[in-house]
Amino acid sequence: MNSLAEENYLKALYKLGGKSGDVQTNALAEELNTKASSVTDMMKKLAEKKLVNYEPYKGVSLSKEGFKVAIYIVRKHRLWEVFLVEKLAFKWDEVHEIAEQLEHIQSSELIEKLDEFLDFPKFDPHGDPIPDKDGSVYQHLEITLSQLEKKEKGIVVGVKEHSKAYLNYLDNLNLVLGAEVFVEDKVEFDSSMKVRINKNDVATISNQATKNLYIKKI
Amino acid sequence: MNSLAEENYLKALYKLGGKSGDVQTNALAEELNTKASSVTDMMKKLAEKKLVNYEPYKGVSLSKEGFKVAIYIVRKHRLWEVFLVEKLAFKWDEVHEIAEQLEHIQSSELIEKLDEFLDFPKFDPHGDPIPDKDGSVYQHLEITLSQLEKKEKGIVVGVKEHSKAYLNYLDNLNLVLGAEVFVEDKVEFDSSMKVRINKNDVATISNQATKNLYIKKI
DNA sequence: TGAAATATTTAGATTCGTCTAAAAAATGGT
DNA sequence: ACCATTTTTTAGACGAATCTAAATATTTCA
Ligand SMILES: [Mn+2]
Ligand SMILES: [Mn+2]
Ligand SMILES: [Mn+2]
Ligand SMILES: [Mn+2]
Repeated sequence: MNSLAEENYLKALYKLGGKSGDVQTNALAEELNTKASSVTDMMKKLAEKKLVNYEPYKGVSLSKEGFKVAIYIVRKHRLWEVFLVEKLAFKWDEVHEIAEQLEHIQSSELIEKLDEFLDFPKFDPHGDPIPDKDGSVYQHLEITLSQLEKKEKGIVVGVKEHSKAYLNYLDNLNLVLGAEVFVEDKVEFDSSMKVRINKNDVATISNQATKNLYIKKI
Repeated sequence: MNSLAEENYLKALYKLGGKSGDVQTNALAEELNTKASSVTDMMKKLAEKKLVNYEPYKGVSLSKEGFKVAIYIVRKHRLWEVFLVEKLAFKWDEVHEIAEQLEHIQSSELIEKLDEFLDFPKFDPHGDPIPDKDGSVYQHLEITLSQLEKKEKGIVVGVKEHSKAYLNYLDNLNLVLGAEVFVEDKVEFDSSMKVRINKNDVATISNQATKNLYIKKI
């Protein structure tokens, strides 16, 4: 089996590079709050185990096998998040840290049964797609709120950024999954938007916030 | 916080010595599948952290604080076992290894919510009492099946031994929690018993098996 | 009471994952 | 093409948790 550290590197590699993208040593170090030299060491080990394609100075990417491992960890993470929100009544801004731990529990029987218990959910509490057993993942095709034009309407279907601060902010605006948004106005100067939420109040939302919200246009 | 290894040592200390009993280095090494020298090292570290009372060559026991940590891990282990059996439909012989992992997840919020979700169970799937939030544990006062006399009757309330092999064996005999036992006969020679189970078949059960089954006499 | 057996601790090494500091390779501008 | 900056790797060390082998303490019992 892979160690906890190895799993976290693979997951970060997936987050930064996806299925095939090359990831730089420094980017990975940043993502994992570690040092570049540690990353180099680990890349050698993972290359040894055939989980990554690594050429010194050229960056690194997941191998087919490494991708499978990474996507399975993501599957576990997201299923546990659904459990925490749907069954244990956690808020969507409280579950990530706990899921970071639960995603490393080793038992495929457990995950299959959890999946069934949750009624085979397709998305996690942040709108992120849950990879299926074979590792297929639906990819967000949606645009972000920042891409909506004036007078256009949409439904909130996901968030890009998962920080507690951001999720809290959205909660306060009622910008939760399923909320309806209508662009009253776009401000040229700072790219902020005036958005009517659920046919009620209009809020002014910064570009920083609008570009992290996935929208399905309607 | 305490590391995974530290938590496992504390839990083993609780299992072997309970609230105050002195535990020997070798016994702990045996329980944890490690070497005596490793135990000595760890005892020094835990003594440093005031989690155990340790005097070289004299054995070791949990401190008040160490006991609290240990009992909390046991609480988590047993609550997760209830979850696995009650909600995910695992069998009682399949849950221990998974709970060994889940018991180390760090989040008191999680455990409180899990407890509530499970409706505050008092016993785990093996009949072991679940410590409450303040660390109080009901202690098995029950006798074992081996202590029942001829023609006495009782209800199965727990198991001492948790191996898959033993639990499977009990399953096959229908000797699950709540089953009624009636001692038809005791064999002097090897201390085995002939036991009628749920007013149906009579099975011959070895002393090895009867002394690991908790019974409430009726 | 004094071996002998048993239990425990110490000494020294190993693996994993990390770090800092220094060396080397790649990149980019003039 | 050269030098400066940035990026990456190497070298060497460290803490945690483990091990083996040797030393030491305790117990047992003839
Ligand atoms: Mn998450
Ligand atoms: Mn999520
Ligand atoms: Mn168990
Ligand atoms: Mn149990």
